[in-house]
Amino acid sequence: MQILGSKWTFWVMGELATAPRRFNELRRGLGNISTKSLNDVLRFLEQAHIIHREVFATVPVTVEYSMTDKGKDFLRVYYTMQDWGEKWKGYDTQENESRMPKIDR
Amino acid sequence: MQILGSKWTFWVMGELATAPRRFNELRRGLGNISTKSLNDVLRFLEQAHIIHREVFATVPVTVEYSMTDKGKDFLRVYYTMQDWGEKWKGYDTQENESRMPKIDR
DNA sequence: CAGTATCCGACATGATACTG
DNA sequence: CAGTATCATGTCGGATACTG
Repeated sequence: MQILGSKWTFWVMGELATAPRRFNELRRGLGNISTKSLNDVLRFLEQAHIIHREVFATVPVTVEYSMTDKGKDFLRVYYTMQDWGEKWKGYDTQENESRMPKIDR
Repeated sequence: MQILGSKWTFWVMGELATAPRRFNELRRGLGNISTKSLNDVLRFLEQAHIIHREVFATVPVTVEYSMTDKGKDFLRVYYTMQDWGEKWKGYDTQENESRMPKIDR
């Protein structure tokens, strides 16, 4: 719950699911996350050993984030959530609303 | 993400996973959730058609919360998360810490 | 490029009191 | 029993500016 408690973690995982990414790559991939928020998420995931941070001594310096084994295994959760979302997408519509059990309030 | 965004949703789902429960049953089962928070969660899950609310005209009135089909299917997510948690429990310990990849900061 | 440092406001959660 | 209504507070996240 701590992991999914923050707003961006899920999508960061999504970004890293397929390939390692660098800081600004992640930022671009995520739309409009602030550097602060991205940093917070990355630090958290790193300290939880879900992602791995590797620094390359280029100029300017390059940093790559990738999944650890624990992180890769977490993708089970990610994909299950994604699948559930797809499956029930569009279910809560006006038409379906009428077929829903009436709730007596 | 909205579903798991709130602090208690996950455990409310856990309570309802096995059987329907009444308001105060949930409260007791969850430890120390405030009536407000519990209410908020229940309203949200209901409006998302994940749980069903049923009122029984007893005295005093009784209200039962139960999983909808959508909610039951969400338990896939719940159990996957739970399984992941179990699997990696105790991994981030002092002993393992030393076997972790060194992170150059 | 990959961050750090502040500041600030919105919102989530908790505590408390009250009701049909 | 099953809530509703308020009020207080902490924190999360965004905006902005700056750095090696």
